[in-house]
Amino acid sequence: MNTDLTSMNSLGFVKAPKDTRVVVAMSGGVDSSVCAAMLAREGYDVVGVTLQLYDHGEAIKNPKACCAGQDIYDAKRVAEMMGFPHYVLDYETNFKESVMEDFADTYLKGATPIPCVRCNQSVKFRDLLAVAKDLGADCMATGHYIQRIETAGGAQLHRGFDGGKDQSYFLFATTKDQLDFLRFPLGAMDKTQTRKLAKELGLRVASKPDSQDICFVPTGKYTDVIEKMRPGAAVPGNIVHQDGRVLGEHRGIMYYTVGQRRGLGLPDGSGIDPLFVVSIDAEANTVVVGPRAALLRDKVYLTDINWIGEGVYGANLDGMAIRVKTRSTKPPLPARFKLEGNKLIVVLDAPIEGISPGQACVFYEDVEGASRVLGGGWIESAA
RNA sequence: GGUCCCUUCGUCUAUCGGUUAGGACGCCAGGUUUUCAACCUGGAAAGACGGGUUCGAUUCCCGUAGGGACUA
Repeated sequence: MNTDLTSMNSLGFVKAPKDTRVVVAMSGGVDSSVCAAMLAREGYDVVGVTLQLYDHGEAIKNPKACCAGQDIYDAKRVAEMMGFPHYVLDYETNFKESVMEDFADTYLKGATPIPCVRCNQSVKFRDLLAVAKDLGADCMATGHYIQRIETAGGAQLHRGFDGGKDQSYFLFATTKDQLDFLRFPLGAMDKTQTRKLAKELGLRVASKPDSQDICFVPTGKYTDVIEKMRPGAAVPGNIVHQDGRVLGEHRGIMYYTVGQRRGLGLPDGSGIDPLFVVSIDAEANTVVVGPRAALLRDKVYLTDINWIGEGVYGANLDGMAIRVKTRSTKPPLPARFKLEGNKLIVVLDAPIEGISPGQACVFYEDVEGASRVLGGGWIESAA
């Protein structure tokens, strides 16, 4: 790579866009479509790739899903219109093994998975990225709202400019090598700009709804998918109050997540206060509930911590101030790293509710706005 | 056996002659969200039964049923 910034193109290469091949991961949604179209308009050698991830039968009618049926067609249209090649890769088996199996197993362990992160980590940033390299691409672009900032010390990952659409939470597991090869052209835009641009470019997907919900769940109930993958896995058990009282029966621990309020179906009188899932004991097949206050935790135990970009980390993490997100939709909160034995844990300045095993704890730099993503880990437990 | 008290949405209850019978928990729907949750908004949902009194009864009186307290 060259350090002559003045001659770099918008993707950071010192050559003309037409000589820069970029593979764009296209889901069929507005974001990735705009991403591909704008790069094509800039003159890049764009290659669109759409992954077919799961059942493409009529079962998928959800307009908010992605990566199947109509979406593949939508992506292809964008490619045709903008005049760049587009390929559809059958990744169903791959997706099932890398994402869906983990999804089911995690729930059966009493934790709450994040399939989107698993998908990014494996299918998109490992496998598709390898394909992009095979295609001779200089980089791979996605429509994520996240910013990659090149510095003297290497690439850094920063939250999306549009705080409301920021997707950094789902990308905490991105490795350094992956980040080197990735580009996020929408990271500096906000959603309204994207939609406006989609209109300008004449894309039919301009007003397509944002994707949400789990893409491979056609019925709206993720438990249907798990029950299909793991027949007989939904074993009813007791709902126990943390004070020991057995309050009722649950439908199988896969139906619950720590911090959950609805769906317990416990009319049980006396309480004016709602009950929440405080913990899930897979061994005992028990869901433990308690009042809201029982959800407060400030110590987060993690596994598989991933660091992004060059680290100041290493020796002096103990006591280092950071900000963390334990849910994608919550703002980063002040916390500190702490060494407990030789295990690195996160201690929040103030306890919060509903830290759930299986979810991610993402680290951000401790500055106003908490822009830079330092990394993150999977939540193992909270105390 | 006697005396006294209680009975309202699925649940816990508010309203002590005139109310769209209110709230909470639960449930449902919508919003939000590339996870699951949380959260926000809205919705359905009740006066044990039968007689009275009254212009009017959930509210007062009587009886029936069910529950509770005390008492030979």
